[in-house]
Amino acid sequence: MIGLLDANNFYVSCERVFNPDIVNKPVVVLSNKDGCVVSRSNEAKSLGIGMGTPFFQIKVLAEMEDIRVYSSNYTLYGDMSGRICAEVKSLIPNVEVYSIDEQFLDFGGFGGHDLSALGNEVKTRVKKHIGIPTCLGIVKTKTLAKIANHITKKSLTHNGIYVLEHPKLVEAFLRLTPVGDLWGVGRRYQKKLAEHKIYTALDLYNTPEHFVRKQMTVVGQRLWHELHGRPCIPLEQISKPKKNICTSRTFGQLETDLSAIKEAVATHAASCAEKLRKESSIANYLQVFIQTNRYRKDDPQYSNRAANRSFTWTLPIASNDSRDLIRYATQALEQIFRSDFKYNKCGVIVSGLVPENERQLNLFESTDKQPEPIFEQVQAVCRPDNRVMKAMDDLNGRFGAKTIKLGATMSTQKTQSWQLTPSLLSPHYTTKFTDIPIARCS
DNA sequence: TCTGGGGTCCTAGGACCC
DNA sequence: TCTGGGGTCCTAGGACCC
Repeated sequence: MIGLLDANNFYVSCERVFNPDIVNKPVVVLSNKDGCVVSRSNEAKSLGIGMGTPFFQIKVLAEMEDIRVYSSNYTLYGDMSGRICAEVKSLIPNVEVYSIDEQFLDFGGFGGHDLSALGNEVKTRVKKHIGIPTCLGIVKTKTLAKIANHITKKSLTHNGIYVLEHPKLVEAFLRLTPVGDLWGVGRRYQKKLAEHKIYTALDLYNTPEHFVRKQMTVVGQRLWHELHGRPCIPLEQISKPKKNICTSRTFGQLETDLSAIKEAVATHAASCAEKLRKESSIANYLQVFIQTNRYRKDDPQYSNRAANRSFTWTLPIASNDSRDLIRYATQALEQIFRSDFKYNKCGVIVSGLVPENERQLNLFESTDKQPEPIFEQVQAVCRPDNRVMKAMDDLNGRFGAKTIKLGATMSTQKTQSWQLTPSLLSPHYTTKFTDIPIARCS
């Protein structure tokens, strides 16, 4: 049996742990740049606020209903997520961390136990020790666990936990689940399936396998088997290394100035490099993208990706050195940049990731510390020792993020406008180097 | 007139997830 | 005025190899 443990309204719940005043009040947490609603308390949901609603559309409502509004504080949520995980593992050792607020729990090997009681213990401990309410569904497959969890969330009985063992009960749950709510069925498939009169999970369950395969490829076929209680999606306890890493942001305001965008791109490139080093990976390819605001229909639109100017830069030698990535990213930017557009977002993507210790050397690479001038350019990208980067990471780890930055990412008065400061941010309660002294002591 | 049989790699596009 | 930021997997088709 597999369980899905899912935190209720996770970001909101995190804010509530440190701010009991907002329990039982409508609360929302916003995306970056305070753009959209990404987490809602039940009270906020009752007011009709949908997931992803642009905040400006509900600003008046928020004032009228005294909704408590927060900028997203990923440092806090990430740390809380880690604590939940540790707590769960103290009871159920085999766990797959699926997302910041979801974990799959392996109940195999607990045959003699009352799974309902065990599951309740997990939930109770997480609530008591971390302060976060959760729901848990326990069934034969991951897909069914998702369903059970979902229904548990909506149900007021059963204390937020369902153990589905009897096939009749599974069937009843399938009947209650719209096919579009299934894990792996998005808007497109939902529409397509509706054309064939498949509306609920049970309808899909009763559809012939070959039809599902034809319409939804092997992915759908796996889903179909999972609904029948045959596991096709294994529990992955060890997270696989990432294949792509992306850092992107919308600007604080529309941007036309190349030097400001260059600084943003350099900052994102440095961030990608940092993420790479954290993963102990190096990247072979690099892409940069810039785009205008697609919501401003009257403005001329440009996106280098849409315009088929999506350059994939091949690095001479795979790297995770911020200096290399910044150099190539800013060069790429100059190729795709067009003046006379008002840009609102840019980003850097690195791909072709391989483990740091499996670097493919370049035929022309010199390991000589004093290279011939002719090799200077190559030498610049193949620093055999990454001591500067390591020192930078160490200092930033010890004294707080961005203690040391590269010059290309430093703002001048002229260029700082692309950045933004979220206005409604809560403190980093549980981690070091926060803006409030009390946490600094911890 | 007739034109094999087996592969790999890469990319774009489509679908999905949180 | 204001509309987020990350990821994954699968398939088809093109280009190439022997």
